[in-house]
Amino acid sequence: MRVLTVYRRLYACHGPQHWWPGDGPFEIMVGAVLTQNTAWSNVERAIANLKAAACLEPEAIATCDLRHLGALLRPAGYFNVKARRLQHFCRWYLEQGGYERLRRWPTARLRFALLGVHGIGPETADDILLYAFGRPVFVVDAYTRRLAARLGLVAGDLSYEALRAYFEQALRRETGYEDRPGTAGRRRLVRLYNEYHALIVAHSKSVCRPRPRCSVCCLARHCPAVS
DNA sequence: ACCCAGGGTCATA
DNA sequence: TATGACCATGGG
Repeated sequence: MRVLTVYRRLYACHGPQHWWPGDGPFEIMVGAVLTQNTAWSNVERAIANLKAAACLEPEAIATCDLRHLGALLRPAGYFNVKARRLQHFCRWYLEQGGYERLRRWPTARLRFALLGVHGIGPETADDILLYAFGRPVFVVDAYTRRLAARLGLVAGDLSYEALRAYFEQALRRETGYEDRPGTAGRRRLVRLYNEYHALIVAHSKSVCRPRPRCSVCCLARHCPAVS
């Protein structure tokens, strides 16, 4: 089955997802860290706490007392870990000159630098690249791996990088969009990767219904036909 | 009382 | 390099 076909079916079933849920690049980056292995509803509470404490800014987080920051992040779980990770990230972010500087970096350099920040792994880095910086990077998560494996597109033990390369190459080939800076093809790829990842998450969290149903409906997490 | 969630790091073999 | 432990809250 073509990867683009899967996308069309997911879109037909679930519609546009309007990701990333959040206001502005920095809030998106914060959300990307906070949502690590955590339900988004919990992240929303933590972000609300940060806003209410006037602490949803890089300077505030970078200089904040870790105990205080942890208290604000408590609803998101792993709050001690995430307080340290957020602070590491914000200090790095400010050292590099913030968004206006980082947005000038080529994608490969930006990705490599993000992966060097303590607490930023492949998925968090790619969330940031795609949703905060608008780069054509396909985000892989546990849902993506399970979906691709169950459809028989790839082996189940493929590495993160291999899976990302698979989706990016397949989608570039099947759409014919070219990935060159400043081109319409680049922007289309960004929109496609954005919506695709969001749809995989939405689909995986959805419950399989008799009607209406999409052609990949039996791959939802809670579908009785799968487990 | 379970299980899981839009991961990542670290210690161990 | 490949597992396992650990982090922790909130909803089903």
